[in-house]
Parts: sequence; C-alpha cells; structure tokens
Amino acid sequence: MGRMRQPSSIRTGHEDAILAAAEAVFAERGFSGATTAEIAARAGLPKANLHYYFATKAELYRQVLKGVLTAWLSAAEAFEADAPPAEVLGRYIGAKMDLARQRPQGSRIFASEILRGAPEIQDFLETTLRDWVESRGAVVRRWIEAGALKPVEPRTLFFMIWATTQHYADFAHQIATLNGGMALDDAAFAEAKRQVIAILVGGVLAAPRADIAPE
Amino acid sequence: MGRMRQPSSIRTGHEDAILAAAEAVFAERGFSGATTAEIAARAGLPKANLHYYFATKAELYRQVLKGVLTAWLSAAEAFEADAPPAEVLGRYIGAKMDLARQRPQGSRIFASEILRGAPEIQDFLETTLRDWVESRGAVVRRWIEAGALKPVEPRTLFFMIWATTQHYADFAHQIATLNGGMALDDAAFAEAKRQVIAILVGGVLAAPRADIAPE
DNA sequence: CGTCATTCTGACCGGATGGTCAAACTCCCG
DNA sequence: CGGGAGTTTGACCATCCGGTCAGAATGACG
Repeated sequence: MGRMRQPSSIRTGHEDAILAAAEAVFAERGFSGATTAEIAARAGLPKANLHYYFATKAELYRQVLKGVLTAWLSAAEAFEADAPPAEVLGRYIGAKMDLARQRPQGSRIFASEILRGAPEIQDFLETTLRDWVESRGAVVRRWIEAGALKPVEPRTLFFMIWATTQHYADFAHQIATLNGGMALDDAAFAEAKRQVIAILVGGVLAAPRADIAPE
Repeated sequence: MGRMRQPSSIRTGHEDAILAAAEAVFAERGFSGATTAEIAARAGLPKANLHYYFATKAELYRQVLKGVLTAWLSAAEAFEADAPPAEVLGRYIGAKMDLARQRPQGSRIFASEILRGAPEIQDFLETTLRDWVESRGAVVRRWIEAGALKPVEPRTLFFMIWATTQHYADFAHQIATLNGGMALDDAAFAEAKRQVIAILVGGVLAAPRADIAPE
C-alpha cells in the first residue's frame, strides 16, 4: 500500500506472497512434488507472473530455504549467554520446540532437503552449521570437564535435541493421528515441551551425587 | 536357479530385485522424485518389464512400504519381555538404533511418507501403530505408578525414542557432513548408541533418591 | 516336437510440468 | 500528455514420465 523507494512495494509484496505460498507447497509436496502452478495459484497469481519474479523453481526453492535457515540461526542463538548448563540447554531446547510449533513448514523443508542429500545446502552444513557445532561443542566439553554434565559426545547431544524438537514439526501428522486425529493443542504441546526439556536435560546433567550414580 | 513350485523362481527373483532397487530410489528421491525408469535401470531390467511385475508406481511404492513396516514391527517386539524398565527401554532403543543403521532407507521412506501426510499408510497409523502405542503406553504408566519412572506422558517418551533413533537414518547425510564428510564408523555409531540409551533411559528413570531430586 | 502360458521388450502415447514470449497494461516522471 | 520502465498474462512449447501394447522369445509339459 504505502510507497516505498528502491524495491517497489508491489514487487516485495508479490515476492513475499510467492515465498509464503512456496514454503507451504514445498513443505507439503517436497521439491519434486511441488508445481509452480500450485504455488502460483496459492499466491493468487498466474504462473507466468511467478516466473517473472523467480526465474526457476530451483531458484525459488533456494530463496525459501534461505529464510528457513535464517530462522534456525535465530533459535540457535538461545545457546548463548553463560548461564548454568541446565538453563542454557533448557532455553535452547525450548526455543527449538517453539520454532517447530510456529514454523513447522520450514523444518519439513529442511528435513526433506537433507533426505535428498542436501543438494542445495551442502555449503551451509559445511560452514555455518559445522562452525556452530564446533563452538557450542566446546562449551559442552567445558561443562563436562567441570563435572556439570555426564561425559557425552557433544554432537550426540545436539543430534538428540534436533531430532526430538524437529520431530514435533516433521512428524506432526503422525503425532496428530496418535492423538486421536487432532493436532496437539497448546496445553498438550506446552506439556510435551516441558517433558522433553526435563528428560533431555535430566539425561545429561551429572547425577546430583556421584557416589550414588548407577552403573 | 533351483526350481520352485508356485511362484516361479524367475518371478520372485525379479520382484525382489525391483523391490530392492525401488527401496533405494524412493529413499533417495522420494515418491515424486523417483522414476520407474531409474528403478528399472537399477534393477537391470527394461522399464516395460518392471510394469509387467508392478502395474503402477504407486503399487510398487506400497509394496516397498509394506516391507518397511514389517521391519519396524520386528524392532518393536524388543519392547516385550517383562524386565526392569531400564532394561526394556534400553533394549528397545538399541533395536531401533540397529534398525536405523542397517536399514536406513526404510526409515527415510517412512519419514518421507509422513512428511507427505501419510497418504498410503494412514490405516497403519490408525490401527497397528495406535494399538502398539496404547498397549506399551499402559506398560509405561505402570512403571510410573510403581515409582520406577518419572511421570511422563508415554507418547512423549516414544516420540523422543523414535525421533532420535530414526534421526541417525534420516539425517545420516547431515551427520556425515558434521563428521568430516564421512559416515560414522561402527565404533562411533556403537558409542552413539550407548550414549543415546544412557541419556534417554537416564532421563526418564526416577531419580535414585527422591529426597534429592531437583525441582 | 507341438502347444500353451509366461515372460520380455522396443516403440509408442497422452498428460503434466517447467519455462518462454510477445503483446498488452500500469505507473511514474518530466 | 508522452514515453519508457516495470509488470502482467494467455498462449505456447519441449521435455519428461507413467503407463500401454503388440508381437517376439522362452520355458513347461505331454
């Protein structure tokens, strides 16, 4: 509506509509199953118009993925702050659970992309993500050395966190089916979030007293 | 080779070859991305011959899925035996980790199917799986009442187990990339398996002494 | 060896889909 | 009001892909 300068408001408006529609369709159908015709229809535009803004389906897909990774990086920041391990981990897991709840489509696109062998985001995995794992892994190792955590390979812990939190987005259909056919309501999800945090954090936190630790 | 009676050996032989090729291709490309031509080529047969044994791509896909679910049910049996919770859970998680290691393709096809909204296995989810969750959920609840487990919603526990174990199959590419570009070797996987079991079981087992349980 | 069922396969077809294009339309600015 | 940049769109095209089919090859059996 308002008049913008450089990128005409009509342009960004339509681009955003297309990106939103594309995110939904890619999440539902996967890259191969998605059609530009359906994306265009859901964005309320003729197909030719979509191709005016995004030359190819692959290019559009890449733009969508970029948005997804940006959101992921935001949640990843919850791992900052030097606080007690239980607090940092709990906050991080909570942030990832919230992301799975609020933007499940992004998680699904990411999962689908990895399943295909990450043809479009291999670079992200090898640079940004690898660096992230290395730096936070060092933090985890420090906690272990300080006796605050059980001795675990940091990556194993990250994988468990990612797997569990993203499961609530990627497998939401299965979860809903096992919930009587209805998606978890806010209360049920909040409770699941609490329990996931409790189990994971409780699972890696060093036992309160070493002398009674089992095994 | 040998002469069989009812199903000619040539028939079952080719069917098996096609099913194996199909499992690989469906896992790599998803249902939409897979082509009958590639499946046939990988099975060493002309495309028309594939369609002689399996009328449609969807029919072939269903057959592959059936095999996947059968394998899943086998692993699910590890939840039997009335033994201490830690043992039963550990054995079950271990079985699922082994399955993820040995038949990652099956897990990927399942994941891809759920992502699409389970168009082909909705029935399985609503019957077999729902029953399984209900019966084992009852077991978990009994453990909780007996004070052996922390009070958790059984489904939350199952989701965490499924998510984590299947992650090692579904996200193997990401794991490999974060492992320096190489898949986990047997030793690394065995160690991961041990830690996953320790964290999950340790996370739900009731604290050794209630009087020092946090929170 | 003759006959019939099964298996094999190259050639083909129709529909779907990603992408193109030229002609129109809109809007801004001088 | 004139004109050019930016935007819109129906019509169109080439390719890919699932699936068909007729006829040939193969094998089983009396």
